[in-house]
Amino acid sequence: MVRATQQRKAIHKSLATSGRPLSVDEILRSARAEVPGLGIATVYRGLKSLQEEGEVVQVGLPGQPSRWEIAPEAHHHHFLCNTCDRLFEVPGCPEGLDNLVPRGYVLAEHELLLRGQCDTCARKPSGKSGR
Amino acid sequence: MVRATQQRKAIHKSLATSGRPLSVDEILRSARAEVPGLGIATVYRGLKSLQEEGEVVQVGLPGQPSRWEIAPEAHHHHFLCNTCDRLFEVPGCPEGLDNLVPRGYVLAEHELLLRGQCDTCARKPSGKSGR
DNA sequence: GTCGTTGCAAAGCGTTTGCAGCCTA
DNA sequence: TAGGCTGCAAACGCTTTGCAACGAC
Repeated sequence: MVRATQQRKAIHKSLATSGRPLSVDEILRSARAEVPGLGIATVYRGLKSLQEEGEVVQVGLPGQPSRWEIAPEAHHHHFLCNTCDRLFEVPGCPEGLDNLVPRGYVLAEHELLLRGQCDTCARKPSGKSGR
Repeated sequence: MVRATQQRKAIHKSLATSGRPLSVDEILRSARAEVPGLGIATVYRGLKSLQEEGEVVQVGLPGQPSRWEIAPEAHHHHFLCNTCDRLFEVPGCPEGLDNLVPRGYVLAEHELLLRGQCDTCARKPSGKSGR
């Protein structure tokens, strides 16, 4: 049986209150506010078990560490800010995906990542926005 | 000045003749047919310099090592087979991407990955297809 | 009290880098 | 011949795992 430990609660709460997907490092920093001695291995294990329970999902990014988010209600994609490196949820889905699939291939899932500048960074042309 | 060594030629040739993006490991195995003692560090360095010359591009995948392909002529995306783990080029692009971008955000690029079964694997319902 | 969970440290994996010798131009 | 390139091994960053102590039920 899965136990509701301080550590697991802190990890879940970090994601629930962030408003966007977080990296393991961000989760560690955030959760340490509630559980000071929290270790990074515990965060990895906690995320894995929360994922198995269907509470959170892993968001894989090409070329950089995964982010994690609370299990979403609806299908969506993500927008990665090239300036502040924060990831945001984007509702909706493009059209015409089926037309891209070559003959004989069977499409099961798709992943779309938009890149550019978030609203905060777009307003400050120079320099990095605060995380 | 960049030198046309046996190793670089072998790396480039591996990609040029493969017909699909390859992983570093696949390139190493393929290129060793021409340069037996080839080291993996040389493959990484060769790919990096070929990339700087505009000869090849890196294809980042979420949660697994990058693949590499000959610099493409046209914009395209990729299809990853969940069965044989091979990556294929897919011409074209979905529509309605602009509609997904939240207000205030500035879209610069996008990455789309289709997943499912390639034609070879779709024909063999069970077991793994040959690589 | 049991046994799932934790923190630490070590190991694992893909990738990068330092170095002395090699080989292309 | 000069200096970019190579192979080896060590180092790196992120992630996983082994282990003894801990703490939720």
